[in-house]
Amino acid sequence: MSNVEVQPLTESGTGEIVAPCCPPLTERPMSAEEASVAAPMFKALGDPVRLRLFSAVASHEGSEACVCDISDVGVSQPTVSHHLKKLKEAGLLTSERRGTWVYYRVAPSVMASMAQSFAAFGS
Amino acid sequence: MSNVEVQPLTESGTGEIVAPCCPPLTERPMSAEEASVAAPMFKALGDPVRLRLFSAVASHEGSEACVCDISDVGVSQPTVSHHLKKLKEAGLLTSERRGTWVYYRVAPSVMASMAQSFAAFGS
DNA sequence: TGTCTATGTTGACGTTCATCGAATCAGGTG
DNA sequence: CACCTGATTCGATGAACGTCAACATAGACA
Repeated sequence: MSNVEVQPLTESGTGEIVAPCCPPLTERPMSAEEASVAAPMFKALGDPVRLRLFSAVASHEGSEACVCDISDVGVSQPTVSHHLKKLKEAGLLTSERRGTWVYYRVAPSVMASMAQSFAAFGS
Repeated sequence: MSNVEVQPLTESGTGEIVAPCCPPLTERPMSAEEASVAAPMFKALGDPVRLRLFSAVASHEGSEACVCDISDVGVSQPTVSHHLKKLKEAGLLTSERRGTWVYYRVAPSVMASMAQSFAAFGS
């Protein structure tokens, strides 16, 4: 089981982003396929602990943080690891080991995609 | 039990938005209280059927639609009603009966709040 | 009044989830 | 080597969820 992670954005072979997964929510009714892609992202943020973990990573310097910096959310260490894995599987975070610590960072393309989902609401 | 619904945004008596429920996800780590308020909104959108229903309402003319216009999502009518109720409880939709039909519309302040959560990513 | 249509509600069923303790494993440091 | 950080696994439990069929309700219309 090599590093297999969900990639909610359609990317070309080179890793360049081609198009976000879904249009703005107000543009047109979402198709079943689009919804089945986008819903897991929202679902991943639908847990308070995961939302705090994600926010902790996103607000950390350089949009990355090691687990030791963000694991103070009131649940056990295996549970933290479990939630970080869920966020990774949803494509919202990526992880990288550097020396002793594992660093998590937000997946910027996904964030841009979600921002786009709620665009056209600030008008 | 009068129409009691979640109001994730703090509003003044006049209905003017004072402050969104939560800061941008990148601004600072979310507190437990903020997360417990914001997570249900994401959770409500974390189901494919609900996401499609919400998108159908949001993209409909005037940001409102009667159930008969959006209930073609492949599940039974009671299930549609159930999901619409969930979206209402999460504060994402409001409903109003006009004659025979019940119309749902998006709660604009909440949408603006979620858009703000993902702001500062386009920089 | 009765009947039809459009929705909401209820109860049930099976599934998924969040969480824990405890143990173990893997990689890195000293 | 011992020690640390973090991931993984296992079993277990209680809660929440998605779905449906059946029933109830509310308005429109005759």
